[in-house]
Amino acid sequence: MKPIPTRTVERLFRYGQLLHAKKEAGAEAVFSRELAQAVDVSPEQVRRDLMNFHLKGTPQQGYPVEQLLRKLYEHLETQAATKIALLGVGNLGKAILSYFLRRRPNLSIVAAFDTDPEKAGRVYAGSQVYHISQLEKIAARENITVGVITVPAASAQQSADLLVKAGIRAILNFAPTQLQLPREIYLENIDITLSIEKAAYFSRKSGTDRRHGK
Amino acid sequence: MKPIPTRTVERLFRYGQLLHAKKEAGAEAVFSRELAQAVDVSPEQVRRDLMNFHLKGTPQQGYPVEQLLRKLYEHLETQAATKIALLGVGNLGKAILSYFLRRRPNLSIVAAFDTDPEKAGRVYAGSQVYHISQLEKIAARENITVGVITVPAASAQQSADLLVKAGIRAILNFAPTQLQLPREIYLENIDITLSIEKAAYFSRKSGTDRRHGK
DNA sequence: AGAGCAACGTTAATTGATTCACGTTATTTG
DNA sequence: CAAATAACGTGAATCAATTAACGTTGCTCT
Repeated sequence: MKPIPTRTVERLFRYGQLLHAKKEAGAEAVFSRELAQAVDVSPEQVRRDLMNFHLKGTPQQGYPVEQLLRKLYEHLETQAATKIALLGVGNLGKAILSYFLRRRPNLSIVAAFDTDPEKAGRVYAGSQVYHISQLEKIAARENITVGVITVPAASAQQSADLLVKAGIRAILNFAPTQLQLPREIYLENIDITLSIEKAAYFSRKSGTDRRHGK
Repeated sequence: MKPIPTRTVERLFRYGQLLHAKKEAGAEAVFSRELAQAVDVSPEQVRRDLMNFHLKGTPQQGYPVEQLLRKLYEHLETQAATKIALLGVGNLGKAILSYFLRRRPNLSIVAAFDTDPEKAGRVYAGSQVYHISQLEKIAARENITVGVITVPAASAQQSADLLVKAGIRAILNFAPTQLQLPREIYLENIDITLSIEKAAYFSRKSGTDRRHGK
């Protein structure tokens, strides 16, 4: 299988959203133009993306929703259940726990961790909260592969190190710090403050129609 | 003044973070290599970025921290206070209100809005909560230029329309929807679920060392 | 059945961002 | 004070991603 560029993967997931909606609505076919609009790219871009894993559409009808969706999920391996750990049960951590609860059937935050012994033992938004010292044990037991960091910037690197030691393969980091990680770990950063700063910056600039965001 | 690419602007903000820390620590000069490491790019990239607004460094010393920081802030207009409105006082909205409280001196969320009349009139994390019907009036009065959307996907477009009507210039959207907006409004998307999905996807792929995230 | 068309698949061209490579410059050292 | 050096500034090359262009295909309509 050929490696698909990161940007493309992102769009594929987004196509999936629309496809799902279309399927629910009973539509049998979808045009590149529709997918394009939903993700704010050109139709050519969509067709090119779908080319990546050879799925033929036809003129007049476009692509068969059912089939496309199946192939998409197959490639994105959305079937495989992924277990996630969240580190840092503060305001943001809690929000993500409740926000994310049952949002995707195959992704679940199975455990949350904090340094505060007060928080350990409790259950928040369906997730058991453990003391951070339990991370390695529980990650191994539950086969957790993804970690979410919502701790303060000062302890983010330390949290990341713990996650790596616990054998996770990917990290989603909300702390405003550049984490140093082994090359084989996938890192995705979400820096909310940075995003607000960018928005503020461009709000002052004249009509630049740039569209961004993970 | 020449327009600076979005990607570059993002890095400039991040250089700012390190520079601020360096200044606090009393350092007078900084090398491109240091900035590069802090943001995980090459030193050449850093020098090229700084080229954009002609600030000369010297070999041996690198760039003068104080001066660079001043010029950076000047360009990024970090001085200008920006007022922000947040729509949707749910879990995520509340988390952002408290998370963001006094994080940046010149950016402040001056008002929060919700459709729930129960929430109106209360104060959350230093922000007054109003009913959504007050948006246009208050946005005008307070000169709010940036909107943050933390409402459910179903009402995100509606919220965006209201923000546009209220005269804001930039939107930070947390809802998993592609908003349709006039070209002159800057849009930045943060889709947490999508990011987790990406992390899950790449956690299954072999050692791709990609670094991403706004 | 043939003409028209609307959307697909793909190659080619373009654009933009990043990296390379190298000449330049200001110290530091023998 | 000349030589070495370490980092800067920048043109050129590379690389990746997007857009343009166009031949192909399979309906639809007369």
